[in-house]
Amino acid sequence: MPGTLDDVARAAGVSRMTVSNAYNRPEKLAPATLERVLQAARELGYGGPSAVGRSLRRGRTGVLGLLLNDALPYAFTDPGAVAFMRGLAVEAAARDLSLQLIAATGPAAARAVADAVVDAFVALAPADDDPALATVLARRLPLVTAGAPALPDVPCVTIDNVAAARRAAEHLLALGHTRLAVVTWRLLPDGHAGPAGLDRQHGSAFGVRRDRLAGYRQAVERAGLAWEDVRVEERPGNSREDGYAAGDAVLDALGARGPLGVLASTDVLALGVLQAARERGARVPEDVSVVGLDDVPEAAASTPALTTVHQDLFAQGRECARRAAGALPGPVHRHPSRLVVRASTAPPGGG
Amino acid sequence: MPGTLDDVARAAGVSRMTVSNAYNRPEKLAPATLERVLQAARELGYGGPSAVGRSLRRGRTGVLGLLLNDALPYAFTDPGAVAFMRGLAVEAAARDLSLQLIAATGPAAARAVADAVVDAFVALAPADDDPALATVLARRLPLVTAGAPALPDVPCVTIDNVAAARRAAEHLLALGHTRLAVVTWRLLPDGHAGPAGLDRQHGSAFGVRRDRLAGYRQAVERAGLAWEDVRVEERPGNSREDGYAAGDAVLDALGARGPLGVLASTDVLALGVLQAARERGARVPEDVSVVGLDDVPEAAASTPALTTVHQDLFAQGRECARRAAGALPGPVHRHPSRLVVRASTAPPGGG
DNA sequence: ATGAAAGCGCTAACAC
DNA sequence: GTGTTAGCGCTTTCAT
Repeated sequence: MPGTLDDVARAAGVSRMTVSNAYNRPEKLAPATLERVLQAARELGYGGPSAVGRSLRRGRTGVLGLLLNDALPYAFTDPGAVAFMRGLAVEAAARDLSLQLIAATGPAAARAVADAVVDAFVALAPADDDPALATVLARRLPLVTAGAPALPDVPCVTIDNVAAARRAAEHLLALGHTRLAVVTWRLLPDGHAGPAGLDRQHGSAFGVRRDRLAGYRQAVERAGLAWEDVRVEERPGNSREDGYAAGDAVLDALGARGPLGVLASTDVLALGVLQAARERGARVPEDVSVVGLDDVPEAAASTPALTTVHQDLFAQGRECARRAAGALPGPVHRHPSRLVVRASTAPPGGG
Repeated sequence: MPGTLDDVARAAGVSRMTVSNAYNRPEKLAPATLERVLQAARELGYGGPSAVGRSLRRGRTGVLGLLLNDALPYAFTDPGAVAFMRGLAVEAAARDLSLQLIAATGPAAARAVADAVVDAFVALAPADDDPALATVLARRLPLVTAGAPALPDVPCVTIDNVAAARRAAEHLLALGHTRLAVVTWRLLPDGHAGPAGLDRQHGSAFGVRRDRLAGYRQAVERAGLAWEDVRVEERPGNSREDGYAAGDAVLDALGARGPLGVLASTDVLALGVLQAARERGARVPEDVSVVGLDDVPEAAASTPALTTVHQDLFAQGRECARRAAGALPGPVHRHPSRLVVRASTAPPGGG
């Protein structure tokens, strides 16, 4: 411990305030005094005013907090999350803020959120009932959510996930697909991997995923098909591996009986499905058509290139940071999304 | 502002300590008291103990700080940095730490570093003379650097960049290349784009890049060639675009006169060079051989797949976090690196 | 140009 | 179980 302002003050024979000023407003000090103070600090090994003391006194921290709905490393695995954080980073940098990543899930989350020394929070795709949000609100800190409106009266930046998913499904239906399967990421936090019934679909607290399922369902039912006939394959994570496993399961169950259309609720899962299809020798898009959602950079570069619904997560990150840092209220802002047809979809059988 | 412990204490007719305990050790309170306190808090809209007050009192923050040597958004652009941060995140999560990203460059950097409320710092590829490091040391906080030993007695996790670069160059030389060019990222912070002379090469404060140039040079001279004949093309950033522009410049100057070997000091730059070559119709590897350094995930997926020198930035991130969080001293730890031959290199002319 | 007073909000240690 | 004491390290305001 390098000591305190008082220690330096004593050693330099000045008041604590003078030492404080030496660091904060050196030009206000007589050059001789300044030098004496700095000299004393050097001799004591004093490292400058404590950051926490300063924050306490000033009432601000210069930090923007990002609440992650997953383990910390996941944020760096998901290209969508990376794009979003890059957007946050741009606006944080413009305001000289640092960016703090906080796991808002797991046993230590409550403490981490309660103890986070930040000026404002952005929550990325929180669950509806995420207790971290209540904590943030109780702390009276600005909060913006991204992905889905979790709480009334909390500003939210997102797309219309229902419409985006509907658009994906409509694309497959318009191509003539009637045999469909859905691949989705964790609906309930119980690690389930396998088909998800209506109970899970409706019971999910994850707004984004629930909305996407709802969108798929709308399109399916409007086309006169039965939602119950659509297998909804759930995996606990959003990784290529999860997508691969889900694709395998779906193709095991349905692939042999003719062309299949797969609705993957994220591009990352879709990329895994593509790989599963490829490795078992199914032709994409002739035997298996796959449509993703998000349009992450990898989607355009995959083989075949992934048909998907585009959203701009970078722009959403920027807006979240701007609104959180400015404590700008305002309602849900839905960014646009649009279908991007590439090579992973075609009429059933390639016809 | 939601008020303080004292406000709640007054309202509940108890002492401040009791309110504190209601939040920190509820089991130690008589249920009736607890309820009365919580009720008072609710009525006052008290949001729980202040995070800053707590940090001040406790003397710890639960945060690991990452010092970035660039603007904040860059960290999310560079796949190497992302892998490194993922490693940090794994170990941070294991210790219930949050991860704070701090721009240690630019006008506001000094304040940001001095005011960062963290328990320890990791600095990613800092410049030798980075003033942020001195600040950290003055604050007596644990510090680990990654990428290059910047300061004596500061633990450092890295690879032997000289050896790694030498290996890349030796590969090209062994294939028979005698016409070589180097593409490197910012050597001096002046935005220069173009050929870099020996002055810039030696004057660079960026250890990683200087070491890599030194490694290339060693191999070249050991092969009996003159380093002066090797064009060193510098770009201010480490992006595909920078690599593209550098590749273009190099090919403009040297490409027409026969097969060329390009030493790109990062994979990201190499990927840009590959694209530049492709777009001007040069055949890779026949007309232009390209070798990168880092082995980011994209390197294996490019067309043609990139020959490069592998290092495990994820593992280095983990070790940095472990050592910073544990305040583990110890000297420079050099992780291994190894040449990975893929399809972007061949003997000159493809022979 | 320098200093004194007055907290910012909290908790460890120890009484009661 | 609950309260008292004694700070954690700093800066704003106002005086001198």
